[in-house]
Amino acid sequence: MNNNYLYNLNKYQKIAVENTEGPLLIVAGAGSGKTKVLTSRIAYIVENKKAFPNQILAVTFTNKAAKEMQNRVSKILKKNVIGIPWLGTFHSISAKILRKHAKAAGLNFNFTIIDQDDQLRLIKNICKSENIDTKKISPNYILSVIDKWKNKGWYPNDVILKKKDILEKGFLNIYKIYQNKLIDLNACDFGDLILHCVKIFEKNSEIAEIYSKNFKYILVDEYQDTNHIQSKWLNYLASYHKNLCCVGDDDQSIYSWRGAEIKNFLEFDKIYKNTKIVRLEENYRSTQNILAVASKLIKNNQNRVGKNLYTSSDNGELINLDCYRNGKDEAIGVSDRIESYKKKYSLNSMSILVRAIFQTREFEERFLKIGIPYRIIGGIKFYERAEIKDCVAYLRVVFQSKDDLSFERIVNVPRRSVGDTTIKQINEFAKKNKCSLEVASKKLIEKNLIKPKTKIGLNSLIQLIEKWRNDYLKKINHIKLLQTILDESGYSEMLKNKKDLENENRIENIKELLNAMKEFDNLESFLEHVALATSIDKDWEGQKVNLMTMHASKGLEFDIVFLPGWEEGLFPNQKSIEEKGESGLEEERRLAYVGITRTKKIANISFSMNRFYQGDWIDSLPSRFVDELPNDNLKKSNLPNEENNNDFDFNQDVEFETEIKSPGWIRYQKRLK
DNA sequence: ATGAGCTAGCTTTTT
DNA sequence: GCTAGCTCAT
Repeated sequence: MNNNYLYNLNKYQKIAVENTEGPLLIVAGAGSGKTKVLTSRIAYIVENKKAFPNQILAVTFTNKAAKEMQNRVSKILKKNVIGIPWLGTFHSISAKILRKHAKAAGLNFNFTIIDQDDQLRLIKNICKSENIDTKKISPNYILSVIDKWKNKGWYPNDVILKKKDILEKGFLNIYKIYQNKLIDLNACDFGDLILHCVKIFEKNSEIAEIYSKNFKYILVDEYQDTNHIQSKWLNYLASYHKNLCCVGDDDQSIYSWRGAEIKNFLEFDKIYKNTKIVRLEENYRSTQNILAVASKLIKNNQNRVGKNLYTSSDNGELINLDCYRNGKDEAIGVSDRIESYKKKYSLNSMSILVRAIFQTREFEERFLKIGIPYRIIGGIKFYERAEIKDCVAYLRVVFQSKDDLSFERIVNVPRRSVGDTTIKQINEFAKKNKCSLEVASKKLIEKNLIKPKTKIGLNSLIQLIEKWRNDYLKKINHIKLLQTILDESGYSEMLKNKKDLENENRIENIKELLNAMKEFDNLESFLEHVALATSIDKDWEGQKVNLMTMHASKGLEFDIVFLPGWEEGLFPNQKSIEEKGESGLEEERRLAYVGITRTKKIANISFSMNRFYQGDWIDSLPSRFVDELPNDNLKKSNLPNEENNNDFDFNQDVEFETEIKSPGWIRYQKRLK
């Protein structure tokens, strides 16, 4: 038997792995090897035949984390096990359960999963028909309230309103219409995936029993980020065997804006009797200096359990704290540092972590200029690009004829002379006759109620959809299907005819999509993936600097980390403080903690005095977090209000010099020749 | 029905 | 500085 993985664990990790029975809470500090513990625990359960792989439920928050865990488990178990079938995100596992019991939620098994974009379009449509002025009340706000209700586990009829919530009272009606509309469309939003499951478990104890009896062992990653409905979901699934193991770190709770309730974590032992608690406090990632800075910073939070991270590694280098004149200089400074680190470290092991994704732009421009390769993780999601959504919409219309949202999306793309008036007409007919937009269009054409020019366009689309559906039934492969659709719909031609850079990009993206489709056996599994995935897996091949938000960096680690833009208003973010006050500030501080603790070797924190933001130059102050860092562990340069505050002009010369001398700049000059 | 031209609001974080 | 969404002319 392959038991090596057990010897590589420390005393507490081993306890966490081997204590399989009963509720267990693992308080795991940053870099304490929690993924290792989780994967070893799964391996331990399987190897000791405590359960079959399909009797283990392992839940993560992101697809990335799920994939990582799947890989690591397979590695330990080698050939013995292909994978853990119930390892996935809350959303993907819920979708899997819901497909099997869709009827119990009033849905068909082939329901569509809609994203925020579609949600918003639906809300806007409802606002229009209910005569709600979207200028006075933002649809986004309505959506956030509905999401909040769903996170609390409320269907429209369950919503409890306080007297002072006058605005929300109006939203309740929208929620009702919205929810009915989703059922008519045979669709779910993200919140529904989990909510429907919980409601099904609640109303059908026999269904809940199937799963709770099956899942002998349940493991949950990032437990501090679960919300109310997710904790309820877990509660149902763990109710029979009660072998629930949750791993989390209260200091890394950064998703309260998405409804995460830290109290799930803090009160775990109150909900689950006889909970064992294991603390993992030995850090295997960072140097003493980095841990000291991170620990000192997070101590400023009142609301936390408190822990003492320690490491046996050496002091390492001091944390660089740099001040720049403006964002552009900051990008130059960072790229210069990258050039010098490059001699010893690979670009892949360097990362720039920002508060908001727009901050990456300045760095991109600089990197393009001097030729440093980079990749952006997160950001504009691949599957949210218009051309990709168009492709998916076409496929969905073929796959699920009730998918009106997709139909509406593609009915006039490319142009078929079907404008707003016609779409409105189709919608009204569909509403009156309780049918899908596609059927309504067909009937309207038959009745000759559509203007000649529009009729030709609309009719050709309807014919094509039927043809494609026929192709699909004949088991044409899904990649071929999309290619056929793109050609026959005129979509390809539309892109080819407009010869600008943007369109070439679009064509590239579609090629990438077709390529990504190869990984899936059929249309069905591809569409499921698309609904729940956000990005195509970025190639980690090649040497590139990584740019991403601090949120996206959770769970990752890098030798060199840059943390730019530590300025009041940007970080901590003004809106966060305005909306949530002190608790918002503490969450920002936890985010800073997450950022710093991604670092293995060298951390570089920086801020700039001046920044171009929303079309204006704004002066900025160093973040209050900068003052909270311990001086002993810092190496400062160019800080304001110190000896060098009078050589501003001199500094300008220095910046100029360094720019000319930077290796990237020289390379850039060479390329120009 | 469609494209050009203008304005207001915007950027926090994501399954 | 940018873009989604609106108005207006074709």
